[in-house]
Amino acid sequence: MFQIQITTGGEAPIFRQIVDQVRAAVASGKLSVGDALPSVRALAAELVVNHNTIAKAYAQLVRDGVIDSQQGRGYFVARKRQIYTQAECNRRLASALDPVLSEAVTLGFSTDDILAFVEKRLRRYANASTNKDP
Amino acid sequence: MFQIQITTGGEAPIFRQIVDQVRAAVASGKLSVGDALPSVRALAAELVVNHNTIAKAYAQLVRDGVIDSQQGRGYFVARKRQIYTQAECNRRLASALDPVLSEAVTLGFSTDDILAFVEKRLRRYANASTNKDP
DNA sequence: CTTACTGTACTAACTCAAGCAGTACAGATA
DNA sequence: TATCTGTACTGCTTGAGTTAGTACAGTAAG
Repeated sequence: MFQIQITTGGEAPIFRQIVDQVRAAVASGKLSVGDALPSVRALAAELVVNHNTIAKAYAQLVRDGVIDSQQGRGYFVARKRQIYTQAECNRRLASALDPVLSEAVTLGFSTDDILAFVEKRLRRYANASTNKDP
Repeated sequence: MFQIQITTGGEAPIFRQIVDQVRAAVASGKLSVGDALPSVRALAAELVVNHNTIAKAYAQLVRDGVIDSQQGRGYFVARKRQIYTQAECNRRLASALDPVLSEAVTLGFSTDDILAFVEKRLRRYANASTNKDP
């Protein structure tokens, strides 16, 4: 079962928490290509938020090519395809990564510490699409 | 000379751009321990923003132990010291890193791609405090 | 001592993103 | 036909981010 949890106040906005968690689920293989996501209204009721907020998060994921929408049927994990150019992908990754790396260094982590940390975190995605129940 | 550049509209908030750029400058050795930062009012004039916005960014950096404030004198790059517990540092790094890694995977990067990318980006911090004019 | 810089701390006002509430319409499915 | 689905509005409230202006205290140099 696919569970989403949100926290309100001080944290990241709700729609961003949803985007991040769906992305993580797809990246780690908890959700596979073709899997259905909770409907906009069902997830809104479950999380006790407005359905517009869910729709906003899903729309963002559609824009990024992570999921597809089918009018009247629901949202489904999309087949992986190239949405942005390689240069654009690099630019996006760099601009997201650089502030994190700067923070890590000023927090006292060495470059070796950081590399080891990233490697460890990446292990959760190592066997994506191979850890599903048949 | 230490330059800060900001962009308005759609991007990250101004005070966060300043925090990130100061952090990056300290992490990469462009700014060394004891170096003075631009004064609140001078930087505000240069960037054409309110001085409160600069003060907010500097206050954040003080909280994180990146810089020190000296009433009447200015802000200076702090001696590196442990502000948070190791567990707290790990927690911070993980929560900042995980969404970036998920996005990278869904963008199509393999784990090897990501590790190589991080390593390449980290090279800019490799020789911090060794690339200063004597 | 005076002047001019520095950090610091307020108040008041504005803009905009985020979220909620409600409604409405169109496609899909049983 | 009923009921699920996505989608698209409008109107409203709240809070973050920013600006403007003012004020006060510490520092340093003339």
